Amino acid sequence: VTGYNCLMSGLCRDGRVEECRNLFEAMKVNGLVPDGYTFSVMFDGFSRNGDTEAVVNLFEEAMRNEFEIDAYACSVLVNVLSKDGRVSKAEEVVETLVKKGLVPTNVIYNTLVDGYCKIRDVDGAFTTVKRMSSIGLKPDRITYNSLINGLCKMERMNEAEKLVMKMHENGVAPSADTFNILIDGYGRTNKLDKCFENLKEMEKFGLKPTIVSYGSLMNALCKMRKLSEAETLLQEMLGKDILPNAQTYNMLIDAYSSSGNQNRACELINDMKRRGLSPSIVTCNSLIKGLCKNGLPSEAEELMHKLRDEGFRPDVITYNTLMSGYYSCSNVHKVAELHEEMKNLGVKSNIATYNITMSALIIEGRMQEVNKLYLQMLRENLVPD
RNA sequence: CGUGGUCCACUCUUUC
Repeated sequence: VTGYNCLMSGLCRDGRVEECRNLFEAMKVNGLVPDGYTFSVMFDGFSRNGDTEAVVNLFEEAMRNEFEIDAYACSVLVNVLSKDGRVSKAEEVVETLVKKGLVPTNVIYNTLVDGYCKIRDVDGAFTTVKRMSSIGLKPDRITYNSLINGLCKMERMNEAEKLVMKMHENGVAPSADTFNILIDGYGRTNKLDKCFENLKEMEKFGLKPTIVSYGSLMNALCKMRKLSEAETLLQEMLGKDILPNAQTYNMLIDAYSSSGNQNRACELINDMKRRGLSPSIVTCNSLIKGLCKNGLPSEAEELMHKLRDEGFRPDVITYNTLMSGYYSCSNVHKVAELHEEMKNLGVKSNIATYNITMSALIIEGRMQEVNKLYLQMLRENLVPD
């Protein structure tokens, strides 16, 4: 079993999910019983392959055959379901396993708490914390970080601060992540002074600011279009041993491009290349967004073609950005065309894609097609918002 | 004796 597990782990890591599945079948044929390790590897591999349905099916198969899912595999399963937004399915799974004698762990509860936070269900998250306490598990640093992050993302900073206090009272030490979460939260609420305050505060706890601390700050400055401050911060990072990464550059490139300064955006792309960092599809999408925001969707589309020839793969965000660019220029006909194009290229639509496309079709009066699209969206298990 | 699990920063969002 160990041999199979190791092989399967390697295959999944390589994205070779089909071969992994074949090995799984082979091990059963050879009379071997897959264990928790086997399932954890497959749950994670299938999920990374974007196939959450396969994960659910595998779990059901495990239940039918009385294969054991241990706490470790359960936590992996809960994580992949939660990351897909299917927290209630995750709860169902835990309930089933508990009935079979599984003792839930901190990791399982933390994963659920984070799952609730990510779907903005803070009440669900707190209820889960109560449940874990009731069976004698104490909220740890990760539990608190998830909750604080959930509150910060909803811009409920006062409640987040209260939790930080409570964390302190309960003797749970903050981590660098805790401060990074707060810096990000204050950045999103435009409280730059609080960002810098927390940057200092983390040093008092003997924690060094990380690339994420600076990244959160950079993001705040860029979103507020405080571009000269952002440039200064970039220089400061270069002067410290916190080297900017591609993501850091992407924030600056996005800000410059969206505010119409394509030149500076391109200069920054050259800078990042000189530093050995590669532009990604995110970088490209920022440039495309900038052109769209400045009323130049056809230039943006041209750029997309050029980038595609250079080997970048346009994704759902590229297309949504372009379509929304055309939509704001009232070129609704192009929206439907691009939706066709992305389908033909195998780029999977998301809820935003359908919303934009349906809006465009409605303006064009193509109501039957709207209906068809709506049904198709439901068939793809997308939930209308 | 085995490579498996939970928390932090970047791009898209109809209604305008």
